[in-house]
Amino acid sequence: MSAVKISLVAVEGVSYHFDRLYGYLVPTELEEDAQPGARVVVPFGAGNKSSRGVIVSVEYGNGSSLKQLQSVIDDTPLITGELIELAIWIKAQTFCTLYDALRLMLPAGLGLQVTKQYSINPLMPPDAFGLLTADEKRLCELLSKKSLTKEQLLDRMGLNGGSDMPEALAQRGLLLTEDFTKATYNEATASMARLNISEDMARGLLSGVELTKKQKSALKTVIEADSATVKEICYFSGVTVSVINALVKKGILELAQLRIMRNPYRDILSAREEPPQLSDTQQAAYDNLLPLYEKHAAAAALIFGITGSGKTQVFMKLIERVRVDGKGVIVLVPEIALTPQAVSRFYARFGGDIAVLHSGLSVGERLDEWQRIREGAASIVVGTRSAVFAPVIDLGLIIIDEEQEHTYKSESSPRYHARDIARFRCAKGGSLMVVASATPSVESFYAAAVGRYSLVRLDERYGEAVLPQVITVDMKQELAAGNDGPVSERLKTELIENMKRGEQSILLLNRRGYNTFIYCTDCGHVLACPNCSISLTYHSANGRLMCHYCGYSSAGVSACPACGSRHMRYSGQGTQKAEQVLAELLPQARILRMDTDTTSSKYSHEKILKKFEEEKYDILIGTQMVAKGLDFPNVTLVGVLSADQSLYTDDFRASERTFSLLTQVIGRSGRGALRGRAVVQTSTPDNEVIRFSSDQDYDAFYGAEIKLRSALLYPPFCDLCEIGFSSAMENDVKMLAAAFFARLKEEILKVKDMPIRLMGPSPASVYKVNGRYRYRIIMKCKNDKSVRALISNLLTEFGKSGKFKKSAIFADMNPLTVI
DNA sequence: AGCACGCCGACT
DNA sequence: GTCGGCGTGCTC
Repeated sequence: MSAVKISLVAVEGVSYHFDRLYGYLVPTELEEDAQPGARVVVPFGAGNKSSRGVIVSVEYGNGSSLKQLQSVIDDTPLITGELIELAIWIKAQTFCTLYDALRLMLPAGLGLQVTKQYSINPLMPPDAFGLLTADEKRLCELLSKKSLTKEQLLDRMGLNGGSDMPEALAQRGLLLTEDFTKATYNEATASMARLNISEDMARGLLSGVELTKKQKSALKTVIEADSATVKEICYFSGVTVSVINALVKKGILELAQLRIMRNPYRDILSAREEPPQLSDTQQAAYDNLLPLYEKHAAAAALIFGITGSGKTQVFMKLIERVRVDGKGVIVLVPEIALTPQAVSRFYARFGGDIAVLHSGLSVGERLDEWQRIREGAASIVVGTRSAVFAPVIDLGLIIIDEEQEHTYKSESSPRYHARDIARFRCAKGGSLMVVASATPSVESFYAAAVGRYSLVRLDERYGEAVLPQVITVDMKQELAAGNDGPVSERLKTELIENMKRGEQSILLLNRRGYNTFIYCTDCGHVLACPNCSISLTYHSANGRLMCHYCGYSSAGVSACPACGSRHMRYSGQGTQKAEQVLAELLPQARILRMDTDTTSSKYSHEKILKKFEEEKYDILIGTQMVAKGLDFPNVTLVGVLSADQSLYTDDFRASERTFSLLTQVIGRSGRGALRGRAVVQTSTPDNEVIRFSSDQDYDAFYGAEIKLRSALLYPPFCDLCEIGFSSAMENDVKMLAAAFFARLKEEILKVKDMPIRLMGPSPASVYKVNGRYRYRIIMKCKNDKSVRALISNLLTEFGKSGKFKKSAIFADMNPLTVI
């Protein structure tokens, strides 16, 4: 018997514990297209459900017991061999399914939907029709003209989605089913809601009895807003989408899809910029990087460049050099919205050779960019985390800017870090990885210190700018002096001073909302989210209490829900409250607030910054987004309202994060010709992290931190693996975590000399989120093959055992934040 | 996550 | 005898 072609396929939708390659026979008519990297549709499982998959490899052999490929979607494979290899590595590293890893290599939104269509079975026995009910006869009549999907059928029959009549008839052999694959258009749009009736009629409904309380509340918001996105309406009226859907069904509202995406950087295409002359320091940095690139072997470098040192110019010169060889480049930035200036500069320098990849593009645009990269029409990719998978031809260089940013680590499966992916691709391709930051992650700086990365320092500010003068204010003394507000006397004085001079100020308060803590002064009851173990935050913009974890909201209360007392105390200050206090303190100041509540629609972020840049405002107050990457020469004062809050958490990275945030925001001050000041408010002025960031002294910070990490055994001196458990049943998750822990311990003891320390199992720092209870185990280990195999085997074991079917387990190697 | 297979009770 | 309950195990 001759050998037949067999494709080995990674199938979508399989759980981790039975994820492997499945072999499928390739029918002769598909033989040409069935190549590794092509997407396919295969029958899977006992029900032969049509499932998507990707061919990982092909072989020839005896495939008599195999099922057949249903169809091949791409006539040229979408995923190259290099990226297939990467996907296999990601599965091993992050404990995801192979298909989930492969999906990273495809542009988002390149979807495909498999739908079932029903048609009349022409071989239906002639007497069968007479036995049907009236409804069933009507259904067959509908199908006599053309085949329909279940949804279309039930809709035309006026039945609800729960009916299984089509399936039942198919089972009895009266109907045939056929699977259809069609491309999906999950075009990224914002759903806008507007009135479908006259405003007068709508107002009438508000006082009538036809609508429920929630529907009235949502309708009122729409009337007032004229038109708003569904998301905004939900925020302001405190309802969920279902209420809006109900109003749509009643014909009161209508929804319109508004395409919000565009590429705002294209406009700059015409304004090409000539490369500026590098400063001596920049040139020296370039001279250090060049030989690393030119040896065309895997290499890694850390550019440690203080804010304002002009790293970007060094990148661009290096990119120019790489292009001479006809090689490709990937530049990663933490968040496109935060770096519009940098992206514009890349466009200005390299024009149409740039492709931009980020979530703000429409599906069509993203596909176009992806196609241009694959064909080699664009050889320089600028993008966020997922751009590290771009199908760049002959990759020569990957740059990761602000490499310490947490956005480079995926928080959902596959839980990869872009830096690890970059390192893998560079190692395989013999290319150079450059990570850069003013406040590098401790891991990267350590890698440079021990020589795994080449260290390139850029520690001179470009131009004349000098470091700001930092004033630390002790908020304990401030309180003792009778000031319990968010703004100290000193900061107030400085703000007034700045306004007099016509200069601008930025204030950082890393907490959204108005009051962050509401409790009863009689019984001590704290208002908490019913779904999460998190206290509710009062938002003045909509007068509601909101949960920042799950989006739950309820109306503000004046009486305690526990004891009925009317002595509720609203305390804890967020950005909304600080904005109001400032307005009272400095009535003549023009204040702008920026946080996720004011930037919920795309690009409003840019609009806010533009407004501020044009100097229509004196003070910009906001959460950490005011600290990142922006360059306003007229800002000469930065205020940190509470430097402590990110410092005292139980995360071992708290110091690192705080140092980075404080250093960045302080660095916003005095970027132009004017000398800057920074006021840092803290109740622990002696804390060394606050001192180091006030001095903008990374080396001192690193020196102290690396000693701690070594003494307490934390990364980079070990790897940390978090194993998380969640379930809606509190008891289940407790048992599961304990059982897993016991098995883990047992397995570790079996192996000689496995250096592992286990911590836990313990409740997650936020115990309940979205109605699910969470536990965790932390392993200090070495991320090697045997440890990964151990974890993988246990995940499989517990997945199979069915005992904890309603609970979920995940493993996260080196998480940036521990749950 | 589905879906079939299989082993036990209630009912025709 | 047979229908259907859901525990168990498999998915090319």
